[in-house]
Amino acid sequence: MLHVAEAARVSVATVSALLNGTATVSPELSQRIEQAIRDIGYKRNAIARSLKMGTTRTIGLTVPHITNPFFTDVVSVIQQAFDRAGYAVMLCCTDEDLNTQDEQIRLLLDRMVDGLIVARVGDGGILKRIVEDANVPVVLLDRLCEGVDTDAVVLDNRRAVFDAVTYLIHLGHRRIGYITGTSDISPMHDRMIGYREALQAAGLPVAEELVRSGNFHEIDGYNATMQLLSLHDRPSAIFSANNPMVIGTMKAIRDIGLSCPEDISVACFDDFPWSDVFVPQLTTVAQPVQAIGEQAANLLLDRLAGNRDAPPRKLVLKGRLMIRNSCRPLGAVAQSVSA
Amino acid sequence: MLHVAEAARVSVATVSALLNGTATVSPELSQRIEQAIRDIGYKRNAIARSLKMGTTRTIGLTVPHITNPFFTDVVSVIQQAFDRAGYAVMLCCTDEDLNTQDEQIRLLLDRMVDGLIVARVGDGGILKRIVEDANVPVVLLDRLCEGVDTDAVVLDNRRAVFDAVTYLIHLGHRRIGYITGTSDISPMHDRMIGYREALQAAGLPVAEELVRSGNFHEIDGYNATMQLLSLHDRPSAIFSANNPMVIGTMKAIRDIGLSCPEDISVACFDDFPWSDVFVPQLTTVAQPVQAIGEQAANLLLDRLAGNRDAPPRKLVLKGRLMIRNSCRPLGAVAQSVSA
DNA sequence: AACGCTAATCTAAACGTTTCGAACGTGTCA
DNA sequence: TGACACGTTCGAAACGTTTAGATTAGCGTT
Repeated sequence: MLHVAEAARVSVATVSALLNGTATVSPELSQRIEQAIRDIGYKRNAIARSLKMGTTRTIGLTVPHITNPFFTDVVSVIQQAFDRAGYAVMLCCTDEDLNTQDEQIRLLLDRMVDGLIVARVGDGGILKRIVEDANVPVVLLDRLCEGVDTDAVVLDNRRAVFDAVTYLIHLGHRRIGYITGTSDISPMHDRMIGYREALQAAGLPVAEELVRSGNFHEIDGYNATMQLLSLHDRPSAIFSANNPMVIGTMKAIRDIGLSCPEDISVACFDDFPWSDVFVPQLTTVAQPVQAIGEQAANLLLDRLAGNRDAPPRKLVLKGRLMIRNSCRPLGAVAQSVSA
Repeated sequence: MLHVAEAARVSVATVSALLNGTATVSPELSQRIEQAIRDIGYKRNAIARSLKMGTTRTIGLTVPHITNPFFTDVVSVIQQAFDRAGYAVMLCCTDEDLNTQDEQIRLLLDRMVDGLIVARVGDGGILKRIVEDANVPVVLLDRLCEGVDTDAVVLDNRRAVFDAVTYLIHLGHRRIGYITGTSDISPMHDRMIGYREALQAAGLPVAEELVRSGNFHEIDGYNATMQLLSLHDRPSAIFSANNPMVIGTMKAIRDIGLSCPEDISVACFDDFPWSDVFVPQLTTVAQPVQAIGEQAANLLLDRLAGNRDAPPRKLVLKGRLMIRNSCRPLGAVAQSVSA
């Protein structure tokens, strides 16, 4: 900017004024300055600007795993939304590890991000203090956090699973296996409640041996399913509360020599592009990823626009059961081997 | 830092020296300073640091679509690698649009990223100048760029498709449909060459009506497949050079009332977590995503570590044909309806 | 006792912006 | 004619660091 100012024979203040439109500058000087900018190929240094202004027009986004298709989609939507608003987004993957998350949040804060969108992991960790300090606005994504009172957008997980399990019950299933991730995060907790409530509402017992939990990975789903299928009175249906884990479920079913839906019905959380392409077409609970991403972005953008004092807003969106053909009716005569 | 210095009754220079270990500071002062840091809850401002140092420990990463599973995986690997090295990564999605890409690169450069990893789009656009200016190191990912001479890691696309198509030919297929993305990016171009060469090597004609191109999206794959399947002499196999488009291919096959692999064989580029879970298990060309991501990260980290003058390095990795059961042998008696 | 050496600390100038208030010229009004 | 307001431009301080070079203190030598 100094060079531009010299070349245009004006002060840096004038260049700045022109660039930001913060003061009127005469057509004459404007032209000289613009010419100089072109000649020199000047680009304003956003770092210096950030230092002075105290704002970076950058936000931080952390998710557990970007390869989880739910997060892939949501990240994509959020990225687009902030891109439109002229913000950059720094992406971090916490790998479901609290220490990693804390470190990454610190890293983001060091870099003075203007805001944070967090699909948190473990208990809140450092998050709690950050929200309390209220220096940078935080919106919680997908997962609420006890003791962290801030904007959030989540799914009505309890209801979504309640509906899905009720659907299985209506098909005639009585023993429904349930595979969950570690229950220390709110969605897993709420989904489990939905499962229990659906069984109870139908007057069915909640058999603890039908509930297995794992650590969100394919292999965990595989192991959990193996256990369920080797039960002496094995379930006729399995609901997987987590998308990556259902891959393991399907592989276990195949490896054990069974097939879906003939021998066992399967449904899971989170829709994905392939879910209706192959056989069986998987029945899933689809989250409104577009809406979730946009709402999260909007909540944060609103805070960034200056609306700091409004009380925390919590948005609860509804899932949608995508009924396909991985669950078959039970009880009547066995269905034909249609596949 | 000023407050810390005051509280510890030392100068800011000493605080800085301690924090960076750039000079020895006595145990006495060290302790006072550390105490003050704890008391105040001081965090070093990375922006100010960046301004002074001219480095942000942040890199920019642009990909066309993060929802394309290939890019999802690669982004994930790259993110992890830079995280380990203490770098933050700013992620941008260019949506296969050159203007968007140029804008985002400008945005990243404004923010003084230390380096750039780009899965480029269109012709190089602004990229060319940036590489020539050589202020910030650039590594090309997945896609080379004419006239942009810089580090790159790509797949041997020609060979990968050559192998895949040759496999189809060995199965007895003679009319093999080919669906490609727009051919202005190197992988699409090279893959097409691989297709043609495989046909030629087998003494088969290259029938132009069997080649369809689209814009990388599911719907384009759907339309292309519809066209191929309505040919009077329709292909017995289809190879899709792009992953998202093969979803459209499978849906088109289903919608038209055919089934895979009984009526038509399908193979495609890029493996994904679901490819061997359902029926049919899709035969794919798997890219070594882990290696691609790591190599790209390493190339850039090496430049960032100061190795600026080495000539551009171009890494070419090999794909791997994952043979499953979406392609059936032809010519002999029709296979049983096994699915 | 004076000197030089070393180690520890400090002063002050950058880095590239923004912005406040002052300065300047010009035209208007009493 | 002088005072004043207005529109433009500028000087300089500030943002929070790093760092070169100056300063100081301590200590062994001669």
